[in-house]
Amino acid sequence: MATSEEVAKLAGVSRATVSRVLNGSARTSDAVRSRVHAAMKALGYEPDVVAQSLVRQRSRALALGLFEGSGTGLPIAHFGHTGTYFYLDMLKIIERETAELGYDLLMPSRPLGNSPENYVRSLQMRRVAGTIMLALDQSDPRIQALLQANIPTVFIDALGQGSRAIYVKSDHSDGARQATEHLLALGHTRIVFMTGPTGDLPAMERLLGGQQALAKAGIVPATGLICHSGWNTEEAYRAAIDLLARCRDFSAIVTGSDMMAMGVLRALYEAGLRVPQDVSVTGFDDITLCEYTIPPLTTVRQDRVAMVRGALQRLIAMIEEEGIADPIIVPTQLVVRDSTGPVQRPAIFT
Amino acid sequence: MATSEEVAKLAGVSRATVSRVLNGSARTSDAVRSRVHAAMKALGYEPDVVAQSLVRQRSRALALGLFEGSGTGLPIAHFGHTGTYFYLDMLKIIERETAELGYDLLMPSRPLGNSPENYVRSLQMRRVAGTIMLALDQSDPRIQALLQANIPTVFIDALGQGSRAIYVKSDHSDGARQATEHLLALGHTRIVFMTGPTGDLPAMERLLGGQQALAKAGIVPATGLICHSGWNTEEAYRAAIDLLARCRDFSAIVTGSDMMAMGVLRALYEAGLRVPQDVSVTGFDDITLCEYTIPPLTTVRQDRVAMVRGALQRLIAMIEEEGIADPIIVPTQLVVRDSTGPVQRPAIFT
DNA sequence: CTGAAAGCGCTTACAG
DNA sequence: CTGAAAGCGCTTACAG
Repeated sequence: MATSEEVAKLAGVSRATVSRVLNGSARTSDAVRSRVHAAMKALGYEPDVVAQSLVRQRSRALALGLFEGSGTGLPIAHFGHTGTYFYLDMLKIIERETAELGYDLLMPSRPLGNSPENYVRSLQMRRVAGTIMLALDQSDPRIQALLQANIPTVFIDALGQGSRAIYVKSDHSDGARQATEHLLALGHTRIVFMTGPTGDLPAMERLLGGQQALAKAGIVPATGLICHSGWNTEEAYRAAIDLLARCRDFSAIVTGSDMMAMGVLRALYEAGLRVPQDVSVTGFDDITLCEYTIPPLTTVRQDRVAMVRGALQRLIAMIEEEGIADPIIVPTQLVVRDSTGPVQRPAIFT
Repeated sequence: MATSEEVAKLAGVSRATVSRVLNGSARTSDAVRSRVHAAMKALGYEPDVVAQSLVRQRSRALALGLFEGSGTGLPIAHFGHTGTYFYLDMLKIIERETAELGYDLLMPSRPLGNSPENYVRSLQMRRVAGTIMLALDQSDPRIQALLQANIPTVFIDALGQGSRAIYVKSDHSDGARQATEHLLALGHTRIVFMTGPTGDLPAMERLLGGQQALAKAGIVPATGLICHSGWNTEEAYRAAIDLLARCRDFSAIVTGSDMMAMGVLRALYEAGLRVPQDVSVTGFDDITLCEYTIPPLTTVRQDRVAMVRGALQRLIAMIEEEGIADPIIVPTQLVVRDSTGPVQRPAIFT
């Protein structure tokens, strides 16, 4: 593994010049430049990323964090729980786009003591250029710590703004509004809302969007038709079982996510209810699986690529100190498949 | 952000001593040690990870790679394609376990020129301590490059052994054997094998395991009953459609993965065939979703935690130069749910 | 047990 | 345009 010193020697120049050629930071004569390039190629030279990070006091890496109520703070720690398959899609895009921008993605090992301060310090000590937070729980104390720490940070699906922090999110409430209006147009009036944990921004906004659509249609939102669940399939399945035991006076269920909808679909199936003939169901996210559920799921698409690109653009701008821009609210769009249909009877169960 | 220099000054010792106390590398007097600790606490000192990596010529980070036939080499790049939800589970566990061991997880940005040599060099220049390769395509040239490069490497689900490389994998063929014998015990004899890309080790081994079980039962494996598909739901769905158009003389389908099974389930549903009354279906992996498919899926469980722990144990041993151990073959286990049942008629379709 | 010194591989003012 | 020198924040022989 050749060093810049060896390149310099071979090219007959100083290490400073090698560095300049490498970084194109300063004007160098054509002759010198090509000599250096030749030497680099001959030696198979590649700069030592660690040394660069040390002297520049900044690495070319972005830290990735995923917050969950659980507070483990471990990025992917909860992804197995089906609740977060959507964020997997996000992760995939984040990985691709950051690589394209020439940044590494770093998932730091958690330091001793899980305090927000320690979290921030560990990021600082790794000299990360910036941080991407796929945040769920709005009350996570690390959000505040990050805001104050002045590390360039972009939050996805959580609110957070500071001198070096901004957020990006989907237009959740509009998406839920679209789904609800779609059902209203099909004649549904008794609509259940199965919401994710309302401490999470997306859950709260989706719930509100749906309720507003109802209100706009002159329907008094019935609290009895709101039921709570975790984000994952398991909990939604159980919530649906409970719901069916408690009340059957509805013809549609708006769920907080596709994975939740899958649990609902299964509970309905077990109860002998047909979708959409007996009950219409909508999801949220539009994960790939939606096309293969039985029946294929009507849902709200989130534009993951736009979210990630927007987030990264904002983040890089903050890193490069080009100043802070506005938050980004990415539009959402209803995708109609086969899990929704016209209401058959005003109230099918009684 | 305090440096070791400031800690040294406050404690009235040299930086060398601070370093010794920090790393517990050498004997220090109790008095000095507690003075240094006090100073560190007072200053909120945390060592600069980058500087440590430079001087030690090694960082405390593990690179993560996921190979795919596509050759992009980007870790999570293909995860959105439903084929790899299983590896998401793996990723989650890897993240947790590496964090517990005090290692960061690094997904390096791809360097200019996608050659295997460049890939290896980029890992070297990042001074990663080791590399975890969630590898699918056995023919990926980077496997060879890694083998020669002498970077401690553990392959998961791909073969690779060298002076500093080893592999860990599930007992795929035994899992497929269990699934097939389960079907044989239920009276099935006309069994379709829908395999993933046979260039991938898991696909090949699973296919072979199933065929061997058949042979052992005295059934001549019919090549007409083998059909090929990609790992994901979409391709399996299409493969199943094709299969049904071509041949209906079977009573069970052994698929290469749970996500594939979901596509098959859907194709069967559309064709008006009931599972398991008309056709039995098995998956492989046992992802969480298996409990919520319609019907819940009989599958083969892979012990992800054992795989990851084993892989990490081997990797750390190579990093610490404790020598190389044997590969690990993790046992698999059949999980019977509702997608398999007794054959109704010897050959239900004719 | 502890300190002074050298060094990890780079970059960046400062001169020229 | 280019080089000599200092320095990023640590660790580790080498003495004592």
